[in-house]
Amino acid sequence: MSKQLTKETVISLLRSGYKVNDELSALFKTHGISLPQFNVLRILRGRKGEAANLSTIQEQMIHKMSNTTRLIDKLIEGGYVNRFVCEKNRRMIEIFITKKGLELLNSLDDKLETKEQFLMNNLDNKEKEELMRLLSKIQTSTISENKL
Amino acid sequence: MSKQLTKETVISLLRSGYKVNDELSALFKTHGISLPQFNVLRILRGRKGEAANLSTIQEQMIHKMSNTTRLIDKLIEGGYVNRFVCEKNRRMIEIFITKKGLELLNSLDDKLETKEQFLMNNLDNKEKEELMRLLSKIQTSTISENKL
DNA sequence: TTTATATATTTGTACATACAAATGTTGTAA
DNA sequence: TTACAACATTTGTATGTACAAATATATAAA
Repeated sequence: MSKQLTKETVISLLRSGYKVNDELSALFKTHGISLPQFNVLRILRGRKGEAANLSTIQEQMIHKMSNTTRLIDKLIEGGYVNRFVCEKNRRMIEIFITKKGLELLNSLDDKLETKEQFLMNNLDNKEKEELMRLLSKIQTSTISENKL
Repeated sequence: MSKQLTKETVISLLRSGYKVNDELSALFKTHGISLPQFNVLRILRGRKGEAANLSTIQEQMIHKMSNTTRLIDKLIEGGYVNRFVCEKNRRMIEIFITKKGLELLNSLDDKLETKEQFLMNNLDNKEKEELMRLLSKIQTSTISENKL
């Protein structure tokens, strides 16, 4: 039986996830944004000037959340993004990253990289690849709610 | 250079952590408690009748949080734990799990195990051990705040 | 065209969490 | 003994997040 091993692995996954989350959050916080906000900004930067709407952003987020509207509100308050009604389909909105938003990301890139390097400091490249392979097996585990 | 590999591994860790967190949270929610609350209950069960105080509990939590008092308040509301002032040192409190709390844990044990099995479904035992070994390398990565 | 249904986002509300200041208690030095 | 620092927990407050209901627009059917 490997019940205990399974339990321990699950807890390890939680611990590692929290650690990474907390470390990155602490970094972003020093710049006045949260990890999910950073995630959205980076999604927008990746679109290279093309508009993104809410649902598109939600799909691409690392951790999908149930109130992206308010997250975007905060980014607008900070002047990091703009929001317009989409004229082709007025139900949707078009979201763009601003110059200020891009500058924030630029100023974070190096610091983020440093954090990432420290977090992964004890793993060589082969181990990182192996870790990713194993984690991908977690991601693809399908759990139907009605199994409980 | 392995910057990209490092970045991708960090994101994988986040995704897996969130997935495990969300799956377990969904289970506990069906029983009216949160993951951190469950964590505290299990810590208390592990003490087998011995009292635990706040700071001890905090140290043992998978994800330390900055307001354990209110978390305990909720558990008291639900009747899952009791709280007394410690007579030896009246600054401290003594927290015990109740019969109802133990019953809740018992009713969750099987369901939790099922969730865990599903989450780890795609990994054999050797892979679980390897995953734990790699994750332990993340846990031990030390990041000094002033490095940023 | 009117009505109904589907889609995209926003808003109301309740709850969770972070953080710092406040409270109450103990230990210690004068 | 008094005053002060250290300690453990609680409380105030601001912010974050979840969830469902509401709003607004578009699409499709009658």
